[in-house]
Amino acid sequence: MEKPAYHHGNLKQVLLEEALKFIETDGIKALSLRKVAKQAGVSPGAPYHHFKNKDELIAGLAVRSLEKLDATSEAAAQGQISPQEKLKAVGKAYILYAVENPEQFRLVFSSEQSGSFLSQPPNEAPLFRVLYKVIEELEAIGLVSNVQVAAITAWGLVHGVATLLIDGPLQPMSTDLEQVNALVEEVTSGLIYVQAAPKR
Amino acid sequence: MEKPAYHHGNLKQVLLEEALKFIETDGIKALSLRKVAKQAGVSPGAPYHHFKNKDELIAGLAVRSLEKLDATSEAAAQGQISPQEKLKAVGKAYILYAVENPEQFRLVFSSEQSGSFLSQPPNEAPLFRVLYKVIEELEAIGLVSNVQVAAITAWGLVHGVATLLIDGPLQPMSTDLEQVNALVEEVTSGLIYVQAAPKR
DNA sequence: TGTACATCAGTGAACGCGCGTTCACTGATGTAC
DNA sequence: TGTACATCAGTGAACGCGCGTTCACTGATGTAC
Repeated sequence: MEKPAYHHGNLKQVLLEEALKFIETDGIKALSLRKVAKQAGVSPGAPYHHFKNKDELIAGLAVRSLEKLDATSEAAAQGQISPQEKLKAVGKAYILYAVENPEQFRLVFSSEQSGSFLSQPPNEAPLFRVLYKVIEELEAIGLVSNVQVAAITAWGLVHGVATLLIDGPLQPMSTDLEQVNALVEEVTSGLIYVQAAPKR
Repeated sequence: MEKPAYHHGNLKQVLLEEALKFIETDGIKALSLRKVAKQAGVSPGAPYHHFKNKDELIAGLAVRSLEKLDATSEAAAQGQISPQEKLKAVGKAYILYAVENPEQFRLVFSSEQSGSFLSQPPNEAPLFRVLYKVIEELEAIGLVSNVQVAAITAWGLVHGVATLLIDGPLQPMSTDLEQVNALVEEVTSGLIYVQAAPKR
């Protein structure tokens, strides 16, 4: 760490981690490649051996965050048996992830990136995939008629509450985890009824 | 417009309008005071007679956008008679505003700003106020038990769908207004059932 | 096991750029008498 | 109505800054024989 090490061996990972730290501390606007390089103990040119440019590093970060959020939701669903419980668990996991990692959550949905990730069919697209499967289970037991609409509605509710908590008027509440939990509990309890509705 | 006009008379408004145009074209990241000044036909120093700095101009823009969104929602509610119809109308107006003015919508909820605007009580806070009143009407006729939770749920759903449409995986759909309208129709139809749920 | 050499992943100086903001100035407008 | 003067709202040159990115370079690593 003292002398210039011409082969760091692990630099790409370190750069991604340091970049994430910056974003989480000061927001994405404050991110600069130079600062990241410096923090990693490396010269300003070094990152260019691992990323084409700044945007590519950010994109890498967004992908990682998306995967984490997706995995968290998936795990939450698998921890439950009935589809009703699964739905609730996914909703809770999603909102809590957002509250606990607001900058990562924003990153995932920052408009440069996100348009791409539902170009895939609904049972393959990250995030949507998890929810979609649960809603299909609800359909199978007659609690949902229109899977597409129900999935979008459920996702919308959960996503909206998450967003209001981190970027909106509910922000002040988001520092009080107990209060957040209570709210999330209430909202996700209602989730199942949203699905029951459009039986026309 | 040819000679230097030492008293423009209307510069503040013009600056705000030009700034908004830039944001709507290229996003907020591309906004610079110098470009705005140039577009307004004025020297780089001129804006400083009207705004303390760049952030203050942006804040001004956010306030204006918030007021427009608020007024739009309010008007939508007043166009209807039954609280059920009001709720649906507000939801539609909200989502459509977001789809039609995505950058303004983002501006309102950009995290620098928005924490502030629910420091006020719920029947005074912009946006929330409109929704809150409608939900109270629903409570009065027995369709809602917990006003607070119902209001947050309803807002969450509508806000989430709006966000998914402009920044998320539903983005591709947002260019097709007909499709958007169909979705909004479906989702806001479900809205009323969300409220009926938490009667415990 | 040793040597020649290609490739990889660093260095650090340098580039140009656009930005926010300041400042001394100036001309137009409004006000007091 | 005219004059003196304060204030207002522009100008445009200049400041320093941090940034993304490039480039010639260098030392370490991996590979072929």
